[in-house]
Amino acid sequence: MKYLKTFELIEAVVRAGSIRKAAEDTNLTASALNRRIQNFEQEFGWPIFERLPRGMRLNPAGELLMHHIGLQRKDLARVQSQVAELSGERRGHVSIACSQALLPYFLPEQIAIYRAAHPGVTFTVNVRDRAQAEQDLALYSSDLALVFEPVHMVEFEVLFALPQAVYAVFRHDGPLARKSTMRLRDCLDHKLVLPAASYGVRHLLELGATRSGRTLTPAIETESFELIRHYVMQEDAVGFQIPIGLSTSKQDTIAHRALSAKDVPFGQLLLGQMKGRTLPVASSKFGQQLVSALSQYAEL
Amino acid sequence: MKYLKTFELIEAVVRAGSIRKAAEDTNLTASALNRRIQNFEQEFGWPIFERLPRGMRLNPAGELLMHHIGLQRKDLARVQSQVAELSGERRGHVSIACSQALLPYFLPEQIAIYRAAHPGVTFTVNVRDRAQAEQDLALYSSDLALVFEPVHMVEFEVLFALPQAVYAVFRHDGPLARKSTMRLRDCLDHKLVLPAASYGVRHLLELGATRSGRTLTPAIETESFELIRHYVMQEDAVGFQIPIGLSTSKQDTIAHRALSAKDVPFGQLLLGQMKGRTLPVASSKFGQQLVSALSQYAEL
DNA sequence: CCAAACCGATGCATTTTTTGCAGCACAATT
DNA sequence: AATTGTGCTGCAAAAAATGCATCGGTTTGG
Repeated sequence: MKYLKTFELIEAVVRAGSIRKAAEDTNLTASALNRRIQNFEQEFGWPIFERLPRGMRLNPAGELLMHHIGLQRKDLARVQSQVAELSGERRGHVSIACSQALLPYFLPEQIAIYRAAHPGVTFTVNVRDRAQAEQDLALYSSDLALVFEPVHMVEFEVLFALPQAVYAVFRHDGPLARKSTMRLRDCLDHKLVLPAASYGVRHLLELGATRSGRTLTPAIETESFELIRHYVMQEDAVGFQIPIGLSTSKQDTIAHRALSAKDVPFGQLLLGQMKGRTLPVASSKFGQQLVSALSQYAEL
Repeated sequence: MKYLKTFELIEAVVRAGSIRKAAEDTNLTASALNRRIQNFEQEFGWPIFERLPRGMRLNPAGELLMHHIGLQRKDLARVQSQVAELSGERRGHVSIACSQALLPYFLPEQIAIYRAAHPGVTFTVNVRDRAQAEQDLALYSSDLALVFEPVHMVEFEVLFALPQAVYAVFRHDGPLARKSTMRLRDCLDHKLVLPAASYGVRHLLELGATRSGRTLTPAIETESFELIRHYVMQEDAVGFQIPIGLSTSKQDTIAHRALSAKDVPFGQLLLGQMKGRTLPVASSKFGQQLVSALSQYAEL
């Protein structure tokens, strides 16, 4: 709630005891924070802090104001809770068709976040390749689809698009791990573990290979992304995946690095729904949450 | 209260029934208002309006929100009232030394505004010329001084400075009224009604006259600005005054126009207090109100 | 059945506001 | 006496709000 930001800053100053310390906590500069406090006092009509040689302390007017802020926040939360109840956000069912890449990390986390706030909502997660996912939407057997590089795109309304490079996946102690930049040709010298032809990652790789006049001869071809990720630990092989399906932990024994955009073009991870359809409340709200999470992801 | 602005806009839309109509009421464009509503709904998490072909209507979530807004405003008013009570803004006494020019319009209005909010506060208005006013501050017999072109300025802490041109004052049906621009030499052809030498306006006029090699020979010299304003109706004479002491009503039989800055320099109307002194609460608050009123005046 | 009127929404250039940076004066501590 | 920490402020850069022109859609009036 942006209009409550000033109140949060005031509380931060109260907690920290000085503007400069509060500025660090709130990721602002002391001058910006100082001016917000001053502007607020100006609007409010009275200083709410005592300026001491060692920092700031609430004066009696400030104490009264803090109490008001508490009440206000509490009442706002009550209103939002009532609205959520009223609108059905907290009941109902979400069905989503998604690519395998979302299964290990992204989707479980997002579902957990939603269900923590709304325990009454149930989920169906359908694992589909890019063609099947769109069919699911058309048949109304899924409300949302989160897929990499869909094919048809008719009747598919894009809610959010996240560009994703193709990443090479390999042993953290293998020869590839020592290279600083990752070119496609470096990978082709190794055993290849590739997804089947129906998957977007494979399609992008084929594009890249053709462009440089090479052909892809996989040692293993599979429909399971999980197999790809884990097989590379067995022999000195290289697999491929998009980053949203990869662990960000540095401790992992599986390493990964983006392929140069010069070799393999970026693909798009698309969140979408059936064009023109009004989704059930729970699905719509979960969709909004995904948009928010994905756009945060995009900024990294 | 700026952070409540969005709520006011929402209420305007509720009242007007459509964004375009509300935009006119609130001096905004429809697009800006539309976006504020949309942004708020985004933050709030839910639409609060139904979009109808003929405009906007609150939905149930919006009704709940409006109720919350009402409560919040009421509680804020309560807090501000408590603070005002606590700090003594509503009791006590204000003493102010001021130039005659403030007597007819500006000061009566400002005092009335303050007393409407705080009936318990009493006022002493001391009419002083610019030298006497500063002496009043030094002797602590006035808390504030509002004077034109003070002389000494030591121990005088300026709270606000408002530049004021010297205006010529004359019959609305006299010969001067027909001139489009007002030069000092035009006035000198007429009978002059001048303030005594101790006043700032007279000082600025003498400066201007000397600069153009003329001398001022008043038909009437007086300490009363009221006499000056009214005498010009008796014969075809011209008086001088600063605009804050003149009626803005077009109906008046007394006309006035600014002297060209090329002839007579601008003077400064200064609001000030004794340097370093902490004023009684009521005087300090009234001073803030004057600063606000004067700066509004300055924008015209 | 079409044209006009009115609605909310949106892309883009502009204006206004907010923020960060560097530095000030002042007080307390070392 | 030197150092540290405080709030505050001028100025330039970054971010947000606003205005303008315009779109697509629905109702109203002829």
